[in-house]
Amino acid sequence: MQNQHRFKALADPTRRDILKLLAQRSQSAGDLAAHFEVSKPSLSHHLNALKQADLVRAQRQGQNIIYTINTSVLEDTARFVLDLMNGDENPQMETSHDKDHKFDPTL
Amino acid sequence: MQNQHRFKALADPTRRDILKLLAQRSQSAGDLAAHFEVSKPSLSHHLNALKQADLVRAQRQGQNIIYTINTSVLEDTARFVLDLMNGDENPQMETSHDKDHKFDPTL
DNA sequence: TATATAGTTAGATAACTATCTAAATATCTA
DNA sequence: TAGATATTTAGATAGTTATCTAACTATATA
Repeated sequence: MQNQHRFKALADPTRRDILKLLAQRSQSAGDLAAHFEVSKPSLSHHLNALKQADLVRAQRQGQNIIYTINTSVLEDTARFVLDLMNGDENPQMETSHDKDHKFDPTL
Repeated sequence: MQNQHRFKALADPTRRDILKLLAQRSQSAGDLAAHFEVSKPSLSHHLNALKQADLVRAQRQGQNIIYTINTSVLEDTARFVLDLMNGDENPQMETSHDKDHKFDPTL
């Protein structure tokens, strides 16, 4: 379930660019918006996708909402990709909670 | 452009399961199909997505088409995720070919 | 308290994706 | 070459996602 959100979040170029910016420094939605041509609601939608995937954390600071990258989830994601590659029987993140698809029980 | 395909390919649970199976051993579309409840055309569609992302390679062997996982692309993908995390200015895979979205030139 | 600023939520729409059945292509074997 | 098997392609449909404008909520400040 988490994988689902994480990879989907990463599967969008705008969201990857947001992560790049946040990796340089935590900043507000407005600061981020200045770098993109999409509307603020669209950006908010992207930030929400990243938040759902737990790839970023949000924290209000006065009028602003400051977004911060969550590196540990990115680490987990990279690890998961490597585990996939190594044919590990039970990659960490593909838990029994991930019931949103039908698959072979031996996986 | 490649990122686009790679993350989108990974953003589907069936496709991730296909990769897990192929990590254990290369096998035909039919062998893979036995593990899933979706129709063969659907599976073919998923295999094509993986192929486009260069995450798998296909090779006909008589009547069968044998699919093989491409571990180097998975390595690159994991590396890209880590580079994102480290705020590297120019992660390998986000090349100038990736023109499918509008973004800040400083990225 | 009224106004301005920052950001999100709602609702509509266009584009994309997963899925299916049916039909086509490729290969093998009798 | 005819029939069987493996897989893909075509075409239709349902569900999901990205985007926009308009409206709403929250905070700050005069």
